[in-house]
Amino acid sequence: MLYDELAGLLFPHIDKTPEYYEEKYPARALPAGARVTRLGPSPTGFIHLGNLYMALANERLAHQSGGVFFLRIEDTDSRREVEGAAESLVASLDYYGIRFDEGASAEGESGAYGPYRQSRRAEIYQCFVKKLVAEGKAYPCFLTEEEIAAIRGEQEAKKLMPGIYGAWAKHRDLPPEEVCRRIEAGAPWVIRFRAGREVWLAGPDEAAEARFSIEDGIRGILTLPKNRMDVVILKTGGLPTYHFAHVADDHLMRTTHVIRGEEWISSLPVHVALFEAMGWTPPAYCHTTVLMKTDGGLKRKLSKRKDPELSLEYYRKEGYHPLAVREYLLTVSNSDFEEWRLANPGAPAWDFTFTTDKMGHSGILFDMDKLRDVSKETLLKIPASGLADFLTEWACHAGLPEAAHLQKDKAYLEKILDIGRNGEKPRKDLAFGAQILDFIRYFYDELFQIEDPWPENIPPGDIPRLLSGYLAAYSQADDRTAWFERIRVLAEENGYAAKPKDFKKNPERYKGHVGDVSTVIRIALTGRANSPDLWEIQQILGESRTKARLSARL
RNA sequence: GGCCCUAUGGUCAAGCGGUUAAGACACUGCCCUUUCACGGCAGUAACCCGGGUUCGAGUCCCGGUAGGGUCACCA
Repeated sequence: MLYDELAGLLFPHIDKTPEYYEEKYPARALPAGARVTRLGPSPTGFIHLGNLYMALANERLAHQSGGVFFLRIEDTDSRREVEGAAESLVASLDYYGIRFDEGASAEGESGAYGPYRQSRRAEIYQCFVKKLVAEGKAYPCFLTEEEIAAIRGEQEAKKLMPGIYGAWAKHRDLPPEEVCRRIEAGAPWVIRFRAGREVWLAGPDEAAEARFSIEDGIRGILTLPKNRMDVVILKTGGLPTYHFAHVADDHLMRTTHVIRGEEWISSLPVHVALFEAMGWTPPAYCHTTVLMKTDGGLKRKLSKRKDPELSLEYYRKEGYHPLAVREYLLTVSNSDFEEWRLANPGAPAWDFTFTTDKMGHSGILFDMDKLRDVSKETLLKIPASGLADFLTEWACHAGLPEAAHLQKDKAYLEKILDIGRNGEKPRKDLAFGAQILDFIRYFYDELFQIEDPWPENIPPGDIPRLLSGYLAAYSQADDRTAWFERIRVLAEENGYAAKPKDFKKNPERYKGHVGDVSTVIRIALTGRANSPDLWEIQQILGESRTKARLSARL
């Protein structure tokens, strides 16, 4: 039986030719140097920082070169599919400012290179697999799960490389009539790639020769063994495995750069062999490092199952600003970003030119401290109005009871968030939603409460005395200097040093110093021993609220 | 186990044959200061190990070791 007869028997319904698709999806008309990248998630519904990291790299490369960034849903395994996963992915990435130019979306899809869901591309894959079969480069295999398990068992016993290859590929050269008989009897089959004979015939000694090199955009030259495996390219249901889908799709969608996790390096030989068999040129590959975390002192790949706290949703829940997360990811993914940022403090992050060769090669440990720091810097550049909107939106999204208070008066919130942020040395204490909310809660009567104890060195009887003295002298119209002068006077009248230095010189002459007096007022006003500038706080609280809080402690 | 990737302070990292081995975060101390934060100054802390090549190796080569990845009709 001829190979093309077999192809016809296997795929009787395929009427299109490879040429048809080549014409349907022509080379893209793009400026020179433009890169076409893509994100190819499987819709499992779980999105973590690593996905964002990858998405960001792809997006930057495409958009900064005037290219195209598209979304392709890799849903060839229906068992793993989660309802609505694609939509939530698009929404999550959008939240972080990552937009696709074409491909799958919540509304369906857009673009001339679709469909962008692999489950809807079955005919396309089959057309090209049919061609491979007709050329003798692929063949139907009827091995059952049990038979494959038995083969593996035998290989393990003999300490041989496991897998279907060479003589272990029992159906690779099945007699034609047998193939025919099984197909007509309705036996389930898959299509396997026929790895080059010269490769699998090579014994262990020649194996060293069977290597090839390929340049990786991140890691430089990679030297890998040539593919020897008869990998499955088309599964029983007629859908392709990742390997074949990747090759067919990235060729037909005219992808120029494939940026993906390093876990794909080991299947690169298969992909290269497949491209070769199809007569296509492979894209430029860039294999990124995986994001790790420490676990019991060991580095470990971020895992979907074990690390729900590292899902993107976690950062949103904690209230990290999307720009902060983006900034953080940029600092860990491109080694010269931080330097650039120092030189261009005010520039938007997307002015930075991202390059694959500056991406790290080794596992990156997620660093919460660094995120927090980057976040503080980032938030400082956001005007109070934007910060107020962000905080309110976040509180609403998180379903926090405090949201109502924040919403009530935006101007008030803005003033609160702007405390100490202007001037030469602005405060940098705002890091993320949950922390900010805690930081400012005392501004709201409903949330205000005394949290810290009164200073130990102050006689309890002095507290009402100091507060009533302060209340009596209080004037909302005072400027900062006049205001503090009153506190100095109040301190002296009550036996406290007006200046800390005086107290340090002669501690026996005073009960304490002006700082202790301030602390008493601060606690009465904010409930805490630590806070930003009290005068500013009072200006924001307003006279009546300020006085009410003081009176409440008398 | 085979194959592959990786290896500089606690973390992220510069480095490309000759450097007092950058910088950022974290940490410590001091200064500023009514508290906190900010800021300033100072400081602790690193080239995985062993062989080569070389006048000279963090840098090149080989061999270990360690960590990671991968060996599916999952992606």
